[in-house]
Amino acid sequence: MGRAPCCSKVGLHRGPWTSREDALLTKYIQAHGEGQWRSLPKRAGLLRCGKSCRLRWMNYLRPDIKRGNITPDEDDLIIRMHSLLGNRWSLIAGRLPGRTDNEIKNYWNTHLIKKLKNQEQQPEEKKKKKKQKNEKNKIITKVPEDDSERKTLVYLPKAIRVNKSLSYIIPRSDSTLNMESNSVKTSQEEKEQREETKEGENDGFGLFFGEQFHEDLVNNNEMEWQSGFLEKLYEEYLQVLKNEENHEKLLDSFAESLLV
DNA sequence: AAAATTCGCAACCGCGTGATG
DNA sequence: ACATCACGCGGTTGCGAATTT
Repeated sequence: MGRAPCCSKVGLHRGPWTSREDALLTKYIQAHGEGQWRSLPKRAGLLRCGKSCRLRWMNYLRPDIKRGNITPDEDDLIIRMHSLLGNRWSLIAGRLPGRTDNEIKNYWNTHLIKKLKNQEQQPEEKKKKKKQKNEKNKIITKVPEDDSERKTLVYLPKAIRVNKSLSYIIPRSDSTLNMESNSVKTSQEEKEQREETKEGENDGFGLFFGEQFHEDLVNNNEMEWQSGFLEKLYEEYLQVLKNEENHEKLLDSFAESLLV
């Protein structure tokens, strides 16, 4: 037996949202803020379940959402973040201002998988041609027998729910809705929260990133540190891969440092 | 021009987790 | 310690649009 549905489906609308429903939801949230999703539909006069309202707002109606036209930079960022974090779409979305986890997930499944497959095939074809050329010229190059099987080790951690405290370690770019909401923290509050954690226990972040980088996260504006963040992530990642003996252990710590 | 197929994306679903009583 | 609630996440589905046959 599965878990009972989040709400009674009887009499509730399903499927595509109408513009009237969108207007009701937007108006309500602008007046009262996000949250209380379960009771929101009734209070907003909507015949939808709370889950559906939340999804519609998060993925479509929020005022800061960018739609379409994923730039090459974003494209690259998604690929690189995915190689580090696996299918943690919300975490990846947090690095792309105005993008939602659903959009990134869809983009990955429809565009990037194909793109990466094509990229995989191209070197294979090149390799074949090179091999043919070498055979022709009777030049022997030493290639491991199972070279074609050898793959870059990519750590794909299990899907873990992202702790809210992450918002100050890797602040969500879209966390500053221009409306009253209890869930929106000021940068000062974020800083204070970070200080508390720092005093309490090692948050794990220092394991891979120096204090200077930590300061950069707090002081710089997001777009500035975003590229630096990725570069440093990648450097650290490569370092870990070099450390054959401990790489799994280190990667676990690394993943934890991002999530806790 | 019409039918068949593929694509892209919004929406749904089930489950894990933290909070609360 | 346990049950329940509420929320958020990732996987999957369904349908309209676009493309191909």
